[in-house]
Amino acid sequence: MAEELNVPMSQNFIHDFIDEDIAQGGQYEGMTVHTRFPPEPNGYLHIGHCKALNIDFGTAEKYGGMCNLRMDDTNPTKEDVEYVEAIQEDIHWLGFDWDDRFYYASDYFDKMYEFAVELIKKGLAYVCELTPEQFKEYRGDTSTPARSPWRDRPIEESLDLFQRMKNGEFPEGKYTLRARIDLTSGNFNMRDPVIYRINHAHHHRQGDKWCIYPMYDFAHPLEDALEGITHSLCSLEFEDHRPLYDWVVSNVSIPYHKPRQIEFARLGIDHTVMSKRKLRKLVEEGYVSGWDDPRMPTLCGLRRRGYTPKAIRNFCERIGVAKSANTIEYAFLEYCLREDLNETARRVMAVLRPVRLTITNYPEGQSEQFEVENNPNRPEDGTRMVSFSRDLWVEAEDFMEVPVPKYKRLYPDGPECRLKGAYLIKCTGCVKDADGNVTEILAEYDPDSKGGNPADGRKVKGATIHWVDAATAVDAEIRLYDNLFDDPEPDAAGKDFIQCLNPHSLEILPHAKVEAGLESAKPTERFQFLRQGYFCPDKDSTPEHPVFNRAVSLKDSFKPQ
RNA sequence: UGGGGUGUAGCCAAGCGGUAAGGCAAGGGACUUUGACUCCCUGAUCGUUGGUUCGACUCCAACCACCCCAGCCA
Repeated sequence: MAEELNVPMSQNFIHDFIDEDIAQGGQYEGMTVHTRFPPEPNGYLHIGHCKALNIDFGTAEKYGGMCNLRMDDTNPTKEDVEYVEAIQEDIHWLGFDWDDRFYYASDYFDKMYEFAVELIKKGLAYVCELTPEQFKEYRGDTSTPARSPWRDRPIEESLDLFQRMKNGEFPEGKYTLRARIDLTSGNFNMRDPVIYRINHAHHHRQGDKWCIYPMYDFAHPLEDALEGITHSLCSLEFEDHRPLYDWVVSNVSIPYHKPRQIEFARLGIDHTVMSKRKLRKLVEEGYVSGWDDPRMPTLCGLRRRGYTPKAIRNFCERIGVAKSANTIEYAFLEYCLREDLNETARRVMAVLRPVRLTITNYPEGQSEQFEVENNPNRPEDGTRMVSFSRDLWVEAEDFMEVPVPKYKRLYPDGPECRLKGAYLIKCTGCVKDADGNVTEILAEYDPDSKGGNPADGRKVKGATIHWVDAATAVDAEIRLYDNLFDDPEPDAAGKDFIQCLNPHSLEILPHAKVEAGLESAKPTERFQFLRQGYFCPDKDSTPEHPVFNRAVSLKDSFKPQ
């Protein structure tokens, strides 16, 4: 459920506008700031929505106001209940809460119908019977005004036709209801826009009650006004719609003053597919395992990959709110995650690409336990016991038969290294198979360095290495996820975006070795495999076959030279 | 060549006439039982050109670039 994340919102240009509104009084006199988050339930929420969520809920909170959650379900052919449930779950996961202010645009259909009738009666709307093709042709262009042969249809006639449209007497496309505004406007949204269309579709919530549905431009301002929204925050592409938004609220007898629409730039992240249409294609055509595939930028995908609500929220807050188009580097999202995980994730040893390490001077058959802290940054997280013996697993990359410059891990006659929490060792050589592959690393330990502390207090030149006792290690599968999408401009290359998907977005390491105990880790737990990155158990992990997904790798792995 | 927007370092982003905040990335250094973390140090004259002013990123003009809009989608 909603956890307390405490991510305060800093001042941005939207707040400047609101401050002005409050200072001027007028229609906002005595009002508390009221916003709304209005997703269309036709897909899952992705990180781009989180920016909007943060702005909508964050702004309301900053002003001690409220934010409604509203399903903008005015187009039945694209929407489904599966999505409304998933949307609510994801928002709660992020820690935002709408209390009892959960609404459906479709619940206002009766009222919207009445408002439409009112417009007709005022001579501000009329039933048009242009075919879609004619409609397009009559719309005009930048230098030609639109033509609308039906805009002077008698009010009584429009009233009658509109009612019959509602009654289902006509096929789709036969008639539309249009607002009578301005056929010469440079803003095409004002050239007598369609505000109601016939659609004989089953609505996920209203069933077959309606066969005419209001268009976004007519419905949205009414929804906002009806709910008492003071500030309707949306993305930049609706700037052109604002005049129409204002026209609707001011020409209808709505028992409320006008909500104000303010637009901001939507979020863009490099190498990340953010289009709902494309994400749906990936899911529906089976390119990913589902909306929650860890490679997806969806909230459920990020969650499964190991992202935390706090990291995502911090990210959304820090990128700022402005009107200029922006593309945030993915590295910034990862920074926000590392920051949170570094504080909260349990440290645990694991090797992703295991190679045997034998401590040749350690007695065969002997074993001992060492106490290791769970998180050096948080002593209160306690310690755990890890077993140690002559035969261990270490990371393949922690050994180089011929070291590159500045390499300070294991290599024959190399520097003394520390096995984290156990002993100091020196590499003495390795064993190779017929093909020349290293199958075993050999080393000798210093018995007087228990816990990794040399008796004489000497400095250790080599690095600290993570390891797992071969006798107690648990076999696990590690999945390394990379960005799903890798081409910033697929269309320019003349390729379908599917052809641009990063083929290396998923790498499975089936033979990893992890510390005993991790096989029962829960999907809500997050670990840092020392120097390997941050991991989270997958939802289909079992005690017999633990599976871990990587949230993000650590910043600096060793770079030779 | 219509309408609506935007242009400050590689990426975000403050600035609201008084002489360019901050974060990420990058590079250098210190520290370290994670080559992580942490800690230091390093970068811009503000799309261009004119103008107003003692003084402009901030005001004015022109120009340039990029984004959005011609669904009976949202």
